Order: sequence, then C-alpha cells, then structure tokens
Amino acid sequence: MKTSPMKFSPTKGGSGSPGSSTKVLPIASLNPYQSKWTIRARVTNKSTVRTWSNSRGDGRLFSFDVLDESGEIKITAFNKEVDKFFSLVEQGKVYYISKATLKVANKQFTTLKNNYEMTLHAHSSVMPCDDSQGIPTVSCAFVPIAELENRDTDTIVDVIGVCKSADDVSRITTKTSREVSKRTLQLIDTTGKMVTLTLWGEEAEKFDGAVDPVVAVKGARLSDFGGRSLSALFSSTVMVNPDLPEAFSLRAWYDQGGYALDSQSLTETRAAGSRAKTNWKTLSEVKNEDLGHGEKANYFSCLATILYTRKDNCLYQACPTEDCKKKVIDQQNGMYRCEKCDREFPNFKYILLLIANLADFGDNQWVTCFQETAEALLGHSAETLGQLRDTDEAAFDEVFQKVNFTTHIFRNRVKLETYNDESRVKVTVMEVQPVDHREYSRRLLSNIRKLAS
DNA sequence: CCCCCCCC
Repeated sequence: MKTSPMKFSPTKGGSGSPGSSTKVLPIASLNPYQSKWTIRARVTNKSTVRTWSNSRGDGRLFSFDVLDESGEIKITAFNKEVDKFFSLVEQGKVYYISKATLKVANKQFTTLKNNYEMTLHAHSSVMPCDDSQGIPTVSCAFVPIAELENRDTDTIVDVIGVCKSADDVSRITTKTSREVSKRTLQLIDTTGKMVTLTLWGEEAEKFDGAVDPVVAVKGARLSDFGGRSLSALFSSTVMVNPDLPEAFSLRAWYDQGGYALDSQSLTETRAAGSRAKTNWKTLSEVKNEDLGHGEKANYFSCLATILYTRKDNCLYQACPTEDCKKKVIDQQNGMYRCEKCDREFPNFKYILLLIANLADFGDNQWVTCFQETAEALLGHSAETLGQLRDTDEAAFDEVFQKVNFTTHIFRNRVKLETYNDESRVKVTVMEVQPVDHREYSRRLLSNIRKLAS
C-alpha cells in the first residue's frame, strides 16, 4: 500500500506530461528549496471561484486541498490558472501535480497541517491519475465531543457525530450587510455530550438531517458561543455519512441505543439554558432574598394568581413603525407624531402596558406586563382591545374581569430602580405560561422531600 | 496576488 518515492512513467507520454524525470514525492517532504518534484494526491476540498479587489490589484482565484499518505497541502490558482484548472480539478479525484511554487503558509489562515502551500503558475502541471491506490480519501483527527470542553477556543478541530437534530435553515444578515443562510445541527457521540455545529450558505441549505445521519466535519472552528460550539468555515469539509470506520461504529452505537442517550450539550442555547435552570421562587422569597438589588437584574419564575389588573391607561397609542413602541402625540389634525422616529403618521398602533397584582400562598407583588405578555394574559391583541375600548366598554371590562383569579407560570425580571431618590423593586413579566400541573406537583414533592431531610 | 469564515 505504501507509495515510496519512485520514478514513474506516465502511460500517456509527451511534452504535456508531468516531468518524466521527476520523482513522485510525499507531500510532507516538499519545501521551497527543491523544484523537481511531482506529487500524487487526492483533492479533499475545492473552493468556488472568488474574486478579490484591493489596493494591490484585483483578480480571480480558487483553491483546493490535496492529500496523500504523508500529509496535505493547500493549492491556489489565480486568474489564467483558474481558467486552466478549475474544471479539471474535481473533489475526490487523484492527480499528479508538479511545477508549482511552494511558499510558506500563512498560519493565520491555514487550517491544514503543513508549513507550506502551493501556487499554480503558467507551467504548472495537474494531470488526472487513474490509479488512486494508496491515496487516502480523508485525513481527520477526530476530537471526541466531550474533549471539546478542554480545547482552546478558536482552534480548528475535526469532529464526527450523529446529527440528532437539525434546525431549519434560516437567513441572517452579517455585520457587513451580506445575507447568508445558516443551519445549526446538534451532534452527539459516544461520550454522552452534544455540541452545536453551524453550517453556512449552500451547505446549510442542502443539508438533510431527516434520518439522523453521521456528520463529520474536518477543519471546523471551535467557538466559545454558549460554552463550546462549532462553526464550519469556507475551508471546512462537511461529510454526511462518510465512508469512514469512525462513521460506521458511530452508526452502530446510535442505532443500538445511543439514540436514547440523554446527551448533555456543551452549547448552552438561550432556550435550553433557561429551561435547564429555572429559578423558582415564591413571592416572599423574592422580597426576603432582596432579589434584583444587585448590579444586574435577576430573573425568577413563580406560580401565581392574578388578583387584579389595572385597566385604566393600560393601552396607549404608539408609533406604527415596526419595533418602535414610542407613544405618539395626537396632533389633533388626524396625524400622530413620533418623537423618536421624528415623523408624523396618519395612523398609530395600540400598545399594552398592563399593571397587575400577582399573589401566591404567601405574598403578593405588583408587576408590569408589556405587549406580548399582556396579550397572552388577556387573551386578546392590543389592537382588538383598543377597538373594544372605543366601541364596547362592557365587553372591554369583561376581558379584565375574566383574567382575575386565573393562575399561570410567570417568568419575571426583577431590578431595583430609583426615581427621584426613591428606590423600589420593579418586577416585569417576561413570559406567561400555562401551569403544567404534573411538573408543578413533582416540584412540590421534591421541595417537601428536601424539607423533610 | 487570497485570507471572506458570518448569527445568536
């Protein structure tokens, strides 16, 4: 299997053939101080054609990575060489490559294990090689998912896992106003840990996670978002169900029970995080523990019953601009002025700002509910309520009567606020959820057990 | 001679 350096004679000779007097050398032995060489290597990654424009000029380029049994190297082609080689170079195929320029790789940008990289020039030769014997298909040093916790962030890693779930593709706008597709996958492996991998662009769009495929990524960046997470780079290779022994054993492990493992994620997403550590408090605990008195706001969840909602002034006329909730000034001429947007509008939207009194078995607390939480409690949109107030006062009143003595789970933000030298704790409802009685009962039982022990 | 690697 080993391909030792040797003379070779291409079956198709002639002037266009790779230098017949050069040796096939392992990639690992190449350096800028020798020029007579040929490598025989497999293309493991190929970029698209990109253009650039900067102070030093502009042009087109593409790059590809090649691999042999000794190592790997990045090869770049510019302008005329793009035309000459782009369609010839195919992912996964093996080529004889010779007469390219070696230069020291900029470690800032390389993800390959090689101190050098190659540039193709006018006399470079890239020739397909039918014999791929002894040339590996990929070279990955997979890091177990649990091990990612101990690795430095911003390093480049190879990871393989079963894609237990995948989010839908979404479009995001980058800081430089480019639009790009993204999709996050949750990968698990036998270490019992899970990590999020983000795919970008076309890779995100075409990914199909329907059958929990094995996903291997070579050259992903380890980021510290949410603890530890992975992001694919332009230079990453993402492989779905790759033909690798690691993939086969993961598949077997998963199908034989690994799928049922409740893997702990290294990537704390906001939703998962808040679910994992809900800060349950009774209303008296909130007061006794001086919650919200610190520098930062505190969050707590409670089960409570609404005793009273203040219907007066619970609706105001706000700027119709999306995301602007500024109160408008009625110009008394059919126009409404928003100071924040510095514009007048012929219309406005209603915004709810509901003051309510919540009670549990031991205490009560005044809270503020903005738009979404107030709508959830009252069961009507702000717009509907605005119309109702103006047209049917009895029906409007009834909405507020009906919400009294209803019980919900409230997630709240609490913060000490100071107005005119007077400090008081302000509680804002962030989320209203129905009571899950099973879960609530379990929690009570658990509290009772703790008190008993 | 590129070197973009994005979002929460």
